[in-house]
Amino acid sequence: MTGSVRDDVALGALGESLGFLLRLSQLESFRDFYHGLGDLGMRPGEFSVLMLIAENPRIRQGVLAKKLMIKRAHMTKMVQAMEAEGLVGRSVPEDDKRSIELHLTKAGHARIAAMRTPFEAHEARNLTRLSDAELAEAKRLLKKYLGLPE
Amino acid sequence: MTGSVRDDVALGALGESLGFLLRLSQLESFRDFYHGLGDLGMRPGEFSVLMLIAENPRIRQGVLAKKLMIKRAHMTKMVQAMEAEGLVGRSVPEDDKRSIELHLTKAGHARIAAMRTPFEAHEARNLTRLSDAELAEAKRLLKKYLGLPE
DNA sequence: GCAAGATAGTTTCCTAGTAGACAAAATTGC
DNA sequence: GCAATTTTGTCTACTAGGAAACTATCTTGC
Repeated sequence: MTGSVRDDVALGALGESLGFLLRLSQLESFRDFYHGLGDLGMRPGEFSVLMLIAENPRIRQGVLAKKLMIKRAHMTKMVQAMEAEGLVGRSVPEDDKRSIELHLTKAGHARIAAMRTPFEAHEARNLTRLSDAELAEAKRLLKKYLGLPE
Repeated sequence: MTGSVRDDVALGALGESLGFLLRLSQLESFRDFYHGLGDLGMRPGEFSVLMLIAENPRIRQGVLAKKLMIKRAHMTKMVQAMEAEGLVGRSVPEDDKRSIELHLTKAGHARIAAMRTPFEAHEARNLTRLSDAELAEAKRLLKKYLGLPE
């Protein structure tokens, strides 16, 4: 994708490996995320945590971790950090004393709002690599791969 | 994808984010890799290093790192470990005393051979989630996204 | 009702991977 | 030809994320 050095390297069977292609694509996508939103001091994983809490007020920490494929231990650390930063509030639900429910604070909502435009720009930049139809199809296929509803 | 807990969580805008879907898919794919090949004591990244060296004998370490989107520092560590393990040999090319060329040892080739069947099984398991045509299309789209030749 | 089993979050330790700095060697620009 | 700049691999310090162990709480099976 840049320069001729890369084009001289034969991928062999790896070039036909979905896992490999997914890995490279993910790295590429995250690189673009950091490029466009890195100044806002938030990593992709943290952003997805905030977004999901916003979309699902009072979601339980473990449920969130599972949905985002983040390990519980790490989710604890992330949430604690975001609580300390004032973005997230935590509470213990009455019906399950083991759990933690999460909600966004005003600052959390403001953070998300601040990231909206750069995030959309990040997403739009996908169209420099794929057409509108191809992008839609890629998303559809990935959702199917993941077993997510359309 | 398992249980009803996950289905109750709304993804919102994230569900339409290519980067997010790529991330989850990559995690999923790697999980399957570890499930099928974890016993062989090799991680996806290491496997891809060995494969690419096999496919490109005498490839330079930095070229390899760039192709696999692995940072130079980490590539050094990985290659040193594999050299210590007897899988990879290193040499300094005559025309560039700064560089390191890599080649597979007999043991390296044997390692790859031992991983062939489980790797192919790992790839084949993609067909439990996508059809033949969908899998081919997904790969095509990812390659296009990455700017790789077909 | 109660013990056994499972779950939820936490803490600590560990690892995979990165950033930054550096020296040696190659390349570039004049 | 030569100084300035860039490249290549290495090492060290750091970080993002996971594994394992643990406690408190809930659920299940009898």
